Amino acid sequence: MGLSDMIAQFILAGLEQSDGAVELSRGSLAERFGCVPSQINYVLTTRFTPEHGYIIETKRGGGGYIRVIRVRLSPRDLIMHTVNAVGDGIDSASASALLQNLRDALGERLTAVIAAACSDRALRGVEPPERDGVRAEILKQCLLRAL
Amino acid sequence: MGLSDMIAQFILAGLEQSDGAVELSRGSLAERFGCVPSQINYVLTTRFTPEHGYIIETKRGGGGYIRVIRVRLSPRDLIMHTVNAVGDGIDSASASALLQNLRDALGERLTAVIAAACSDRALRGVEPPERDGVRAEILKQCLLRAL
DNA sequence: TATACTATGGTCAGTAAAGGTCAAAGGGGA
DNA sequence: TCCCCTTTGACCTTTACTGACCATAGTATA
Repeated sequence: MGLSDMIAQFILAGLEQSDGAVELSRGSLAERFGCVPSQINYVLTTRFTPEHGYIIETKRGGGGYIRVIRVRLSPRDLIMHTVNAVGDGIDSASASALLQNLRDALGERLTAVIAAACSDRALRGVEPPERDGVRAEILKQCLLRAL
Repeated sequence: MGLSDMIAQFILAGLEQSDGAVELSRGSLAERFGCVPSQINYVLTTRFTPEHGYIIETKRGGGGYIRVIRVRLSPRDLIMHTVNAVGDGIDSASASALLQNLRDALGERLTAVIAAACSDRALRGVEPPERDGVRAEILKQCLLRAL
């Protein structure tokens, strides 16, 4: 497991303990993991995005902080919200992030199946220019049926 | 026995030892067999396909990997038979018919979702000439994940 | 009050480390 | 010989991590 994954786990653990919201110090966290501060930003922007179901609030300057907040909606709202968030096109990474966020609402098996339907592997017969558009359509149709 | 067969055997042996799922490093494997990395892709795409009953998961970048998963479970034969029946392309009507046969094995909701993923509606962004090929790929990937 | 210092966090481009794709060349069997 | 399966290598994409430089907020001081 890479550094980024360990940092992400640490944050996740904090969220678990504190009911969905933690406040971090970028500098201290970086020091704890022996990396440069910007590594923390990397972890946040790749693993704690709105698509993953998180909100980030920060403040600079003296006494600055980074707050990570996990968003929780009802299963139905979550699915509807996701359908609306998909838009006309979605890349592979964003689709999996969205789907992971729906895991509880959809169940393990359904999530895996929809992820498979949206995977680049399944869509390798579609040329890249149109691939994200097709993926978006498949994802939306699946989610609507799962509702 | 050719190089590809030896590599395939090596992977098979790993699957045997680890209960149906192995994680490989493309670079290391290639080095071990003294071939170019893309040779590994060749082996995977010719011998560990959905038709053979395998799922491939990969991650690029630092700490990347290739995971080979052998599908197992009880309704396996029925589903594998279907996967093989799909072939390189399948029209909308045939896909629905195939899915209806699997209704008991998959359950109502899953069947509906996979049908949605394979629908012309979901694939309206794919031009008819290629549509059946894309549908076949989606269907196979979904069925393997549904096992 | 205005200015300067200090303490934070943010951005972005660059580097390295994987894996992916595809077309062309090679080789063995019918 | 011809065809199909193998093998190779050049080029591409994605992910991880780092460091230099930037922006902002609080605090001390002239």
